[in-house]
Amino acid sequence: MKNIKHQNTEEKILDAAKEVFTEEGKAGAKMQMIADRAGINKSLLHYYYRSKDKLFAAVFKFAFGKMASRIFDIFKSDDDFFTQIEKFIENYLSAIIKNPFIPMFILGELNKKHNNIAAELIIKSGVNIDFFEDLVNEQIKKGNIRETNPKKLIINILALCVFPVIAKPLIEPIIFDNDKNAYNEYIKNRKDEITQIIFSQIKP
Amino acid sequence: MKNIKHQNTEEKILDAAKEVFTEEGKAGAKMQMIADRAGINKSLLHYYYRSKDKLFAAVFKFAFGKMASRIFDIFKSDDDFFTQIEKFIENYLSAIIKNPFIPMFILGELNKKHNNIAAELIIKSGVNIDFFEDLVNEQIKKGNIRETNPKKLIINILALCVFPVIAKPLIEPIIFDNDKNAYNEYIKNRKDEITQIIFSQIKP
DNA sequence: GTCTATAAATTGATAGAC
DNA sequence: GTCTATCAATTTATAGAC
Repeated sequence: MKNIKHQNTEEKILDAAKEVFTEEGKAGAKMQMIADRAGINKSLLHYYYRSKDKLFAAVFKFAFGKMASRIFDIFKSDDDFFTQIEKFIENYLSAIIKNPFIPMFILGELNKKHNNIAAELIIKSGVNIDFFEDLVNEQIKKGNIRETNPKKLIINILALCVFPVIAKPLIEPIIFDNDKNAYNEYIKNRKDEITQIIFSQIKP
Repeated sequence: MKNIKHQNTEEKILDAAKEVFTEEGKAGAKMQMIADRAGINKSLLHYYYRSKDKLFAAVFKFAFGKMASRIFDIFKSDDDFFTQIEKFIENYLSAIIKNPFIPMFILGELNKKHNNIAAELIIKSGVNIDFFEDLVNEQIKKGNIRETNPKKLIINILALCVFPVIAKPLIEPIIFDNDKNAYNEYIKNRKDEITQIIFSQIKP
């Protein structure tokens, strides 16, 4: 339930900040925009979050958590490995499509020269892929999949999921001749396409 | 020859602007930073480029040209199609690695809500993939490659090339445990990996 | 908690001397 | 062409009334 009436001001601010920061980037986002979008006074931003940096940190932490935390949970299910992969692609892709600005926001801020805040939050997050690596190696040993580098595998999956969404402003005009429907149709079929590519890489 | 002494002030400014804009984004880049980096006075920026918007436009045009113009020229060579694909991946990948900030810069600016300048420049650029599409369809007809959607094919190639570079600040710490050498080694072998994946998709 | 008013610093841009 | 000085607007942040 997302569009429920906001309970308190702090929530209103955070929701507005999520929108503005992800749409405009840290430098492009202005405190006034966030206040306007939240329907409150600018001073209240500082009352709840002492500074723009702190508000940004809260938003970045949320955004990164949204895309990174627990995405590997699917690999702890009872499904066979191929079903797990398929479900992972499905879940991740739909998360990106539902929040198309978030991946761009995360990558954009992390690539800024002077943004230690974002980089520090990544380290603190403690996200790691150990479980996934163990799982893949186990599947190889069992003979379920071909010899496969787990690191390379996960990067390829993420690349094929993320790029078509963050590159939409390039793909829609150049590849699909500004045909919005053609792009949407392409994205709709993307899950099956990625699954097929990945399976062809790992199936014995 | 890149590190040759700058001839004139206009070039110095543009070179500095390229660096600062691509590293910090349009909103994060400040005219003072650019002046400092160029070793000149802030006023001179306005003397040569009337406004920040105009300077940004010049940089964006250059950056987009660097990554988009003539990248399809390789498909006009006499090589057989598989060699063309391999060379394309090699060229594109090395262009990205040599200019790792540029793809992020282009995508970042295009994804900003209120950046008409960048979006307009894309349209004006006139880049299109017609030639590549014709070529792929011809190869299918000849039976050289499997039934393949050219649009999907080119997006997959670009995704596999671009993502590992723009996601470096995420991949190096999380996937490679902050091992810089491991990441570099991964990138070094990337061309062969992508080529293999793409070939497995199109070879009969 | 929420607002108005205002400070303090930053920043894009211009005027004018040389 | 290049610089200094300065303006005008923006923007983060705080003080203080209610």
